[in-house]
Amino acid sequence: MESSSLQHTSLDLTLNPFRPMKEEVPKKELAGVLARADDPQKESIKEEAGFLAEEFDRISSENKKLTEMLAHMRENYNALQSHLMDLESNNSNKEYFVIPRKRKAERTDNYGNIEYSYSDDQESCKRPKEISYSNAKVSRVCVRTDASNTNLAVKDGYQWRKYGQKVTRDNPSPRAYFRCSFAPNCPVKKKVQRSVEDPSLLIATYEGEHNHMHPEPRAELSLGSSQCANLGSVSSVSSMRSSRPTVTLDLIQTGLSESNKKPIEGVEGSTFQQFLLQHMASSLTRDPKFTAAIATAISGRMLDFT
DNA sequence: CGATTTTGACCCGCGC
DNA sequence: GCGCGGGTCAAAATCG
Repeated sequence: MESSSLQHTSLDLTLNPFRPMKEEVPKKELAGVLARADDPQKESIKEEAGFLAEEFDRISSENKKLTEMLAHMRENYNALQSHLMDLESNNSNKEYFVIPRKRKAERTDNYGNIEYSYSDDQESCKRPKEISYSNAKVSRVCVRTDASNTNLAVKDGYQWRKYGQKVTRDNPSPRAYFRCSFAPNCPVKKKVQRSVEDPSLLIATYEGEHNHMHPEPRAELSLGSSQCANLGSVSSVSSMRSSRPTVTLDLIQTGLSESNKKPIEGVEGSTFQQFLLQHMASSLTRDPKFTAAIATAISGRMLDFT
């Protein structure tokens, strides 16, 4: 278990959210402002100081709330990590999604989810240009996204190259075909298509295993297995549920607080939902663009304040 | 200019 | 054998 990669739940910003602001610069500045305000000719400065003090209190309480939220998230993370360890130990001897490929055996269930019931017939896989799927792992990940967004990209940290798109008979939305382009000989393929029932749900089907390390190790699903650097980790996530291997991640950009309210669908057990939520949160904090945006927003507020 | 996406054509398995 | 449908190829277009 690569637990270290999961420990980064704090925001790695240049602005330290835990800095005791009341004790440092703001207090000195306020003292200076108030001293100057003793001058009867500077009533406006006094008013301004009062306003600033009020604003400072407000920001401080906001900061306190955020700190409490982070502490709460850490607690949840620890609980989920131990839960995950239990699951890992229980499932360590099981092999998931080792499915010989036979296309016609694929069908959809009532929820638009694909149910794999491949046979052992490997004779059907004779196309010379195709990869051998005899040992290919197949997993499926459902990602919630904006229904109006026509982009079929599912960001999982790997680098994908689209090589085809097709409208299938039982689904009006097109299915996109991707190949892993990070390593030249990587056999992994990915199919992405919107769910028939829920257009806001993207269903990504992965085939095969990566023959290289994860391009962004810090962004992967670190689930502690020996395969955490490849697609097997995704399979493991999916396979934690006994009957239907579905993981749904809520990636609608309504903020983490919103995700907390309605975080994940299709996964049994609130602790597991929280685990995925935690992972998403930690992935976001590792994203340089995300942290830069947060830093910009916070520093903007700080500049307004000074 | 190299990498990626788009998209029509083609290939191949399967059912009839 | 033929047609259908899913999957792939590859040239052209687009992007950064």
